[in-house]
Amino acid sequence: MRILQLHCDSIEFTPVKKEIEYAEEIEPTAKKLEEVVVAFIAVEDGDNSTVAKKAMSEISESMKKVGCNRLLLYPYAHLSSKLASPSTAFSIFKEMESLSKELEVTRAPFGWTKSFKIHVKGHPLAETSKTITAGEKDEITSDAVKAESKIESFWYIMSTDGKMHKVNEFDFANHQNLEFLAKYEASKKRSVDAPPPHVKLMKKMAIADYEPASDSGNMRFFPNGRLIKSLIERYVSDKIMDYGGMEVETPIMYDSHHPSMESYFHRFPARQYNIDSEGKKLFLRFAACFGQFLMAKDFQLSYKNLPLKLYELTRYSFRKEQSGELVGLRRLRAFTMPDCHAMCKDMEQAKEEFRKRFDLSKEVIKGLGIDESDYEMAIRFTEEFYNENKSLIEETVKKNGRPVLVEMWKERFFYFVLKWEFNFVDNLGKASALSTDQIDVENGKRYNIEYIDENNKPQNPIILHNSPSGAVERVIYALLEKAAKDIREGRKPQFPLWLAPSQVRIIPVKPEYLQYCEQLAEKITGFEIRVDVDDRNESVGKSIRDAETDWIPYILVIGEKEVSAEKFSIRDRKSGNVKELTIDDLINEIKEQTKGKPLMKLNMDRDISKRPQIMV
RNA sequence: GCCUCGAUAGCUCAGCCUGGUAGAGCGAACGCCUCGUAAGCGUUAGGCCGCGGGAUCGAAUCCCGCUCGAGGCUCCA
Repeated sequence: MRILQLHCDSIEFTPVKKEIEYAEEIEPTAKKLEEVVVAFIAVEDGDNSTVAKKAMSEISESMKKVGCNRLLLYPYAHLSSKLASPSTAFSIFKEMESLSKELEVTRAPFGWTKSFKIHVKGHPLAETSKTITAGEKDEITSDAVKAESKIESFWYIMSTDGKMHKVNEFDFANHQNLEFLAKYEASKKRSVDAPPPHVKLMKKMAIADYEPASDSGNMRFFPNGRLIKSLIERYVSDKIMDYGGMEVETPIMYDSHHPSMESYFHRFPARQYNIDSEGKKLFLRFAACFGQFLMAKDFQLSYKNLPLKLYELTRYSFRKEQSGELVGLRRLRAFTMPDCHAMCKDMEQAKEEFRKRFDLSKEVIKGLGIDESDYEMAIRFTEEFYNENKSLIEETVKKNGRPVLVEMWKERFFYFVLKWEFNFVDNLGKASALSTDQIDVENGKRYNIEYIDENNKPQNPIILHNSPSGAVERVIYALLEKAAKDIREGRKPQFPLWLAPSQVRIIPVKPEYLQYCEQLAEKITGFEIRVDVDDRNESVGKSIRDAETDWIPYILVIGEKEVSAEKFSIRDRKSGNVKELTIDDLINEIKEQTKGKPLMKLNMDRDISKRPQIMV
């Protein structure tokens, strides 16, 4: 049971509306009490009569100290995240009400939304909180949970000239998505009434689906989805390796009782999957940090080796997000995360690296087909870091080219002093982070990562945590949400050409041209272009339609004319035109548009009659 | 955790209010058509109406419970 106890001059509350089935039957009239102790109470799972008695005796004892005899029991759910069932809670409230003979006890109605006006006295004992359990072991609340509730954020918008504006004074006229982001982050307004449109598309395009036999948020990827994922993974990995990242692979599960993990969890409790195995308490990683830090600890490092960049594509990272937060590909419990850490010798080097990685992230996001207008940047830092590094922050915001949402903390609570993200804003105005980088001043020590400096002294590095793309699944979500927007606004949806599961479809007018189509497909395949053939004996109209609904970028219809001529009529999805090109022109055009992007083979049979129908 | 909604053919859904032989489109199989840039035609197969109970002569339909799923909310306590 959680109790927040306030000694008040007065409280006035009004039941507004019944909120749950168990709401008690009362006349919803306002009630005012003066000179009263108000106990806001959340009854938790496992609470019983003993707890009720204990709570009442503790409350009455403390009321004696402040010399007050009037008590209001006020049901208040927000104090706990593991509430008892309403029926249990209600009966415990009634029990508590009846327990005390000396006190004048009033109870606020249970199950109602209530408005209230409260005036709390200012003396030292006026405000206290208690956690009461049936006995045995009291719940261990980590420092982090306590601290997190105290953390206070100050929100601003920084314009590209480095000026900070209060959020409510900023003119969002040309920055609607930034306004969405600011509202989403700074306020608690997150309610929408429809599922995001990418969910339907991810099924319809046979990319991914829920797997009921697994846990929620663990998706299955069909051939199309697997291909798109592979391409994105390859692209991001290549970019990070160009930047200097060394790719490694580390375990997906770790011992919760390893000292570094214990220290980490104590400070940053997370929702992780736990597995008991042979007496060990293992957990599934929610980031690549663990494996990479433990690896870096075992390296012998000199300052000459820094910055040291380790990279891993985690397939998967696991986070046991609350079931209600999981939606399509936006937020998953198992996700694929490119994660690149850089161990830097000091803040100067960290800042230099930070700049490079910002540029890398911008480039990667662009390469993935996400435009500047699709995302908004947020940057977060401690006040101290801001005062000492104004120019770095202002320069970064300037590079972004558009105003940025700022969150500033008075004190450092997290392990980082600076963090930024690009937030994709979807069709419902919901924001989710893609690229991100952080400057971490704490984990070098926690994981005993050391390098030897110029003076032969061991030092802990500053660590940057960068994902240039964000979770790969989330990138697909962003692309699908963009496609949904195109559909809504009357444009043809499409994937970037390099990600299209099939880039070219060849359709014979009659079966007698099928063999020619196959030869042509063979030739195009030789240039590492994904091409397939509609070998079904369907009408041309039907085949075109099916190719269009598959978002195929180029459609070739082959008949008598083509078999004997050089030029082909090619339906180009992007321009919407049918144009006359030779096959070499087409190949050149595709190669030009997919330059610098990874190449992969078709992930389904070339003949579409051989493919299973994926009906989901 | 809590709330809401949902579960009928492989898929999307109708039927439920007002109880009386299980419906459509797509997809699949088979056949006809041999076709020039977004759906050619026909035939056939395919159902424990999520599970369990109740009331009823009779339940996909009404009542109760459960399971699973989706979405939303951490608002409610």
